[in-house]
This record gives sequence, structure tokens and C-alpha cells, in this order.
Amino acid sequence: MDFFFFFDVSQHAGVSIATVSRVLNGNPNVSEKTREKVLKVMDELGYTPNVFARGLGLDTMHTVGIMCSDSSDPYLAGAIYYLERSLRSHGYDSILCCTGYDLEVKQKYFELLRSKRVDAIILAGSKFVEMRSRDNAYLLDAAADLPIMLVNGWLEGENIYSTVCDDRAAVSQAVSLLIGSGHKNVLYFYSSHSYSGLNKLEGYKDALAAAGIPLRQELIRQCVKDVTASRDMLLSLAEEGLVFDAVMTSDDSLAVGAVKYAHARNISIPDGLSIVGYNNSLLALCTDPEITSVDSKVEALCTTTVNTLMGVFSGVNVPSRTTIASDLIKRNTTNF
Amino acid sequence: MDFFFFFDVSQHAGVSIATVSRVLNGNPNVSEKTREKVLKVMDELGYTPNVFARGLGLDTMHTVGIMCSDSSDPYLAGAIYYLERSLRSHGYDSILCCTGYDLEVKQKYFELLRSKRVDAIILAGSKFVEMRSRDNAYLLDAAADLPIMLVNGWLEGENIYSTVCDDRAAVSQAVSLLIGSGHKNVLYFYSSHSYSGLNKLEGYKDALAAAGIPLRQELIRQCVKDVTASRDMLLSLAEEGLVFDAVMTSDDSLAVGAVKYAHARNISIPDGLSIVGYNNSLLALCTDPEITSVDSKVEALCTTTVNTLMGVFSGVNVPSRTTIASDLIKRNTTNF
DNA sequence: TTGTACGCGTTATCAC
DNA sequence: GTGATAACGCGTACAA
Repeated sequence: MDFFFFFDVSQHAGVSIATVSRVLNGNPNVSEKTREKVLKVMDELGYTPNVFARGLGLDTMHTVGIMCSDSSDPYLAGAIYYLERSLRSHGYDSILCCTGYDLEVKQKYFELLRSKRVDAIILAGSKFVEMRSRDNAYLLDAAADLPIMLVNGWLEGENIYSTVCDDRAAVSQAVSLLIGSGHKNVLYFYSSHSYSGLNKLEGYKDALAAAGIPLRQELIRQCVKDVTASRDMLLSLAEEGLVFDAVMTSDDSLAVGAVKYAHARNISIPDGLSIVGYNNSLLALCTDPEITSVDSKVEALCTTTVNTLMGVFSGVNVPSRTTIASDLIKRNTTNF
Repeated sequence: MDFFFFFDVSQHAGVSIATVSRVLNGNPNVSEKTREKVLKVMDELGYTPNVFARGLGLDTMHTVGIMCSDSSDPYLAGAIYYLERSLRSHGYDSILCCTGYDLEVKQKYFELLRSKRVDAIILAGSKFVEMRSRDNAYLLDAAADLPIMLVNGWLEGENIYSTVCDDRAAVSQAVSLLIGSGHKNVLYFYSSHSYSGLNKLEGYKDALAAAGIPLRQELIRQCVKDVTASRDMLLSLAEEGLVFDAVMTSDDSLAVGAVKYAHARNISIPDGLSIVGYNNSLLALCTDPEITSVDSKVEALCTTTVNTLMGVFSGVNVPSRTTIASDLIKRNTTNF
């Protein structure tokens, strides 16, 4: 199909290939007349520039790598959607790379992506910053070559930029409201020790402290991010005699599990048990009653990340860390 | 970082750049000794081949384009996940492109992707085959240049390959079971007129015909793919006096809406109303009772698509259309 | 088995 | 303003 190159265009237009290149790249040093002539020929020939050759010359193909642990997770799926759209609106392609959760695999894929000479790498989700700082060294190193963007994760370093949701404040607010609406035993139910996970826990502690309620370790429980696992774990906790009248979760799927737990035990919602979800996903609307949930503003997070990246590309001074406020969407699993 | 090229490697190893290239490409015409020497130097130098230069020479960068209307839709998010993983396991990168539903936009992005010289384009989901065949002409044309793969969509043409789920049989089976368990008025509740949507409808008709039940147009209803819209529409249908004792849906979100409708009207499930979902997504597990749903085998669909593509790449003879059987996952919204 | 030299289709640097 | 021409880094005939 694309049998035409600079050479053909230049022949047909009666100019040199240099001029064709200038026209293609919007170089101002071309007379309006020749520019039009060349454009006309390009159009007639149905000419398309060869991106490989261009890439070789410019050392970029306007492509960024997006890494995520699991793109089928609702939260990450949303993030990828917004990132891709935003990048494309700026003329960038997205190479997707789902890594899973294993550090070695993540590193391997990271290097792979880097070897493809993408212009930047976006790490979507808080699963890419490890506890031990030496496990993050590869990111710091790579940042010497290309900007690294974290979506809802935080890592300090030259040429590394983070955009995060204020999870701590969000959880603190929600838990305070739970306490304010008469709940004394708020269970904190979470799934991950990631950056964002730890932040949420701090928010929980903040709220307790503000209300003068002592922290009780037995009210902080971890569970895999799965509806059924969540329900079952709550059932066995209750079985064991743990008393709780509200559940603050780190993800909607855990909150759905809490609703199912309440149904199974015939506990009324929100009076017998109040529940708050996180991420305001589709899941929050599936249950009866519908779940009060924290909107973690994925879209804003993603467009901000991309805007920051564009700033980096154009040499503008951009903040190394941007925080976005969340929203609490009140529905019927709470009585505030 | 990557300051090293063939030239450097060849210098350090005391060989020519041709030999370096041979080593890199696994050409057998290299003595074991020189091969080891070159590999050692590459390792020491931390050499990485330049993909752009390689792409220019070989006219491929081992990249395929994945188009989808909306990657945050649970079904498509799953598809993209499996496609990406499968492609990567074969050494291919994935460029993601979310198009939305507008035909012109889809065409624009399709051409954009093509201009990036991807090795193939995968159209994920049944939203890329239009009713009017002239609207698909651009796909037929493009297929002259590169293979086009449809995931759960079907289009006939040279160099176009479809992998589909047997939606017709799946719906037919489910509806037959609904009828067999005593339901006379099965509502068919769907959201899209896509290839897969039409197929499902045929399955519904098949089941009615097999049971000798006359088709009633008022029992075939369309609704946007949204939990709340589904519930509200069912509520107003009931309000209008439409009688139905079972709902066969084309998507789990509609089925969730049906559960909520039943709750709102105090109808018992499955005796007062039986419900069947589609896609066996997370949503099917969120409600009480949990939803009987058709597993449309996304993973098998995607890996098969990629395997077929690899066959095309290697010149093997592959079927232009592969059908995969679905599974009915029985849960508690049905009494069969 | 190894090396030389050219081609891939652009971009960019010179002269004019 | 425009036109030669040298990079860009790698693959590969062809020659040795």
C-alpha cells in the first residue's frame, strides 16, 4: 500500500527530499507555494511517513510504556483507560504491560520496556514501590534515562513524578463520620500494604486519635481483595467473637463482602453495621443497599499524570508530587 | 546510558559488526569461541540493541495494535489483559487504543494504528463490525496489508480472522433451562445490536421455538448496559403491566439490575423471578443471591486469537473462524 | 567462519 | 528558500 517515500514525493513535486522533510515537520523555512505543492502531492500519493525511519532519526516514537500489575482489576482498568486516552490526545501511543505482583517479573518487564526506548514509563497503581528501598533502586537508576510517573504511588527521586490521591484524609474523614454517627467499633479492613494501603491505615488511626478512641490491633484486619473471601473472613471473625459495628474498607470488593456478611447474619445495614467502600466502582452499585464509597478520582489522577509528563517533555518545571483530593459518595450503607 | 552500539561491541571484542549482528540474531555461522567473546563484551558494556534501527531494517517492531471501545468495561478489560499477556509471551508488544463507539473515530484510530506499522490489529469486542457492509470496507481494505483479528466479532474476508463464543447456543441452553424449570414468560433483556448481541437473540428465539412457545416482541427489550438503568427499566415495564417470571440478560450488569428490581418489588428470587447473567463477571458475585451467569470464556477467546495470529505470522494454515463453547455457571438466581 | 559495504527512510547539517 | 549529503544503528548479500 505505502509504496511512496520521500523520494517519490520529491520527484512528483519537483523538489528535493530535504524540502519534503521540512514540509512534513512544519519547518518554517519553506515558501508557502512549495509547501502547498508538496502537501498536494503527498495527498495525491496517499503518502504516509515511515515511523521506523523517523524513530531512528529522532530517537523517539512518541510512545510511553504503561505498567500495571493486573489490568483487569476495575480500578486499574479505569486508570489504563484514562491514561491511554489522555496520552493519545497528546499524540502519544501507549504500550501496555501487565506484570503481575512478583518483583523480579516487574523488574524484567521494566527493563524490557526500557529497551523499547519508550519516552517514559507510567507505573499505574501502588504496587510498584517496594518496602525495602534497595528494591526500588532499579527505578531510581532508570530515571536517569527517562521520566518515571507513578499513579497513586510515591517514590522520591530525580526525574520521578508522583500523582497521588489523598487516601489518608479520605479514610480519616469517612471513619470520623462513622464514629460521629454512633459507631464505636470500626473495623479497618484492607488488602494491601502498598503505599496507598499504608496511607489509608494512617487515616484510620488519625480518625481514632481525633475522637480519643484507643487503637485496637484486633480491629485492623487484612484480607485478599475478593468478595467471597471478604464475606467469609468477616463471618469467621464474628464467629470468633470479634465485635464491630462498622467496617471501613480499602476497596469496594471488600465492602461488598461486608454487605454479604451482614445479609448472611441478618444484620441490618446501616444500623447494625455501617460499611464504607473505596474507589467508588461499579461494585458499589450492585448491592442492596448501595455502598457509600470513597471516589478516589482515577480520572483526575490519570489526566494530571499525563499533563505532568507533557510538562516534563517540554522542559517546564513541574511538581514532583501532586496530591488530589478524594470525594466521599454517600449512599445507603451508612447513616451519615 | 546506552552509549554502546555494534561498533563499540565489535571494537571491544576485536571482531566486525557483522559478527556482532550474527551473534545477536542467533546466526549459526559463528564459532562458539567468538560467540562467547561477543556475548561477554555485550554483557560487560550493558549493550542493548536499538529497536528503531532494527525496526527500520526489518520493517517490524513486533508490535500489534489492540483496539477496543472502552477498556474499563469489565469484559473488555479482561480481554485486554489476556491479549496483552498472551502477546507478550510470544514476544510481541501491545499498543492499546480505546476508540469509543463512534464509527468515524474508530476509523480514524484504525488508520492511525496502521500508520504506526503494527504487525496486526486486534479488534476486541463485538463493536467493530457495523450493520451496513460498506461501513466495514475499511477493514477489508486494510486486511490486504496486515492481518485483522476479531475477538468475539465476525467479519468475512481475506486475511481477517474471527474467534467467537457460541453465544447463540449459550443463550438457547439457558433459556431452555428457564423454560424447563417452569417459566413461561422469559424476558430477553439486552443492550446491543452487535454481532454477539444478535447471536444471543437468535439463541433466545431458538429456545422458544424448541419449546413451542410463540415469540412475543414485547418480551424483547433493550436497555443501556447499566445497573441502575436496568433496574429502573424493569420497574417501569412492570408498572406498565408487562408480566415476566424470568429474565435472560446479555450482560451481568443488566442481571444485577434485575436482582435490584426484584428486591425493590419484594419479589422472591428465583421463585418469583429467575435471572441469568452473561459474562460471569465480578458483578455476578456481588448480589444476594448470587447470579447464574454464562461464562463466555474470555481467556480462551483471547489466547486462541493470539495463537491464530502467531499461526498467520508463521505462514501456517489457520481457520478464518474459530468458535468456543461457553459454560453456564449455576448459582442462586435460578432453580435449575 | 569472518569482514566489507550497502540499503532501510528519515532527519539534520551544511553549502548555495 | 532550497538542495546535496552525511548521519541514525542494524541486517545482510557478497566477497574473502
